[in-house]
Amino acid sequence: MVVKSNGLALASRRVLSDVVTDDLRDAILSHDLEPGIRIAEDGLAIQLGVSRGPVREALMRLEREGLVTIERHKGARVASWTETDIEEIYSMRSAMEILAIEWACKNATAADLDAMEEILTRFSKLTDKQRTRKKISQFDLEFHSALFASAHHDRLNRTWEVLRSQIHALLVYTWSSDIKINKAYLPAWGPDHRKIVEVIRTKQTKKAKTLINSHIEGGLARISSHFKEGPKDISSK
Amino acid sequence: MVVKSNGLALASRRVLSDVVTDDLRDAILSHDLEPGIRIAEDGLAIQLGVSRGPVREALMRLEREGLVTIERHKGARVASWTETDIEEIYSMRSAMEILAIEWACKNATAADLDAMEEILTRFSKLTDKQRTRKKISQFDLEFHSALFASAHHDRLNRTWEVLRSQIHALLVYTWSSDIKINKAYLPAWGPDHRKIVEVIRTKQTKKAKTLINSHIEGGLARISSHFKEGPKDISSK
DNA sequence: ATACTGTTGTTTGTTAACAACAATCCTTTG
DNA sequence: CAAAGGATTGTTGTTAACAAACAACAGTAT
Repeated sequence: MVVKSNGLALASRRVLSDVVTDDLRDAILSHDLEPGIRIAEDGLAIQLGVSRGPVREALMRLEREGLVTIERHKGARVASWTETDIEEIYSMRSAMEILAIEWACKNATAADLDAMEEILTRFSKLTDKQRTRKKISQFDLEFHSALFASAHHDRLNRTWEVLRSQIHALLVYTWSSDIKINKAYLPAWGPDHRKIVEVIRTKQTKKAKTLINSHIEGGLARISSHFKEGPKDISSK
Repeated sequence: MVVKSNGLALASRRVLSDVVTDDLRDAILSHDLEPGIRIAEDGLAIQLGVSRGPVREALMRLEREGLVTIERHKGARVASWTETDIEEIYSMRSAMEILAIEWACKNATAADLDAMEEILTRFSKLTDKQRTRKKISQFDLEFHSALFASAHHDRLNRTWEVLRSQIHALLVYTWSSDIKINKAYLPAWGPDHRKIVEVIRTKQTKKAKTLINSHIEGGLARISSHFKEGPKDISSK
């Protein structure tokens, strides 16, 4: 099959395996493909109208992101989540964010700080109705991505990309369970993050580290409480 | 080309892309392929007597390990190292090892502790002549791998695998420069690591964290001093 | 009924050929 | 002579067909 520009021209040289990767990631994160479900290379290839090559590559990349698991000669499955995964992911996240804010205090440029502020500004303009769980999570991930970017630490950012996908997947999972969100958390979102920008700007490294640590701990507590009331493992087999 | 069992039967189901990955990794870590050098898929494929598929897969895996860099439509190069890379790698390592020892204090089994001890015992039996820089580094990586394993934290271990490869590559690079090793470090290797096992056994988490931190800092200082006297970047283009 | 074995079907692993892209060199033109 | 442009060459991206591994099942012997 020839690459067809479906409607809009592809701006950058996006290669087929990129498209498949993004499509598949979206499908997983939007919960179109449920955790535990089997993904056959050929099936997906036919469905997307491409050959198995790019699909194979996409699956490998998503395995690295932790969104799918691959077993030799047995194929790929959408990753499923247990409480252990939450502990692992959040302990990694905590360590990574501390490192990130440390480097951000040293390396953040004015543009980096502006980028973070801009996200907060956009959030502040949302009406209460617009502040859905999903929306908040999106802003949250976006903000923290900006934080990691401001650290200017390539390897750290690559690790964050992986974590980000997994955290996203976890959040999607908690959305699907209809436990009501902790209302006390909503109004604090803006101020909490604004404080973080502030300590980075003033380069209070020590304070920054403790601040981000408790920030992440709070996130863990929230997601963890949601999770414990749901099933332990969403994969059937 | 058909898979030929070269001499001995392959114990586990090793697939062709695994073989290529390992071969290529060895070639890079043994400095057969120098940093910055170009790797063409076809060339390597012909050289190894396989098709481009497995080679492509191997390159992708090694990119994730940080041993090669891939640019779209431009192919792969063996990664080259600068002082920035050292800072990045060691700051990551520090954060990861602290997390590892924290989890090890909680999760290490008797078998885990034995495994670490066993490595130290093997090292103690080496004669002074055998304690080359290369040998010491191998033992060091092995010990720290055992430490990470004892944390029983899958994601942490996957991150360590990546770091391990990169540290290995860095060490190889410092070996190739003929700066003489810090003699004071040699006799301390055994006792230093034994202390680490001890704090894990006695679950002194707090003490363990500070201990491992200074341990890694020491490693950074050593490698860093070696590096600064050599060229900043080993890649020519 | 149960354990074993051969068979069949499905899926992944591998290959070789084709298409698209990037870099280089050479030609053409100002 | 320099710069723009176009063919050329080498490399990566993609495809489709083939080979090998696994899983499920049926049939047979005990």
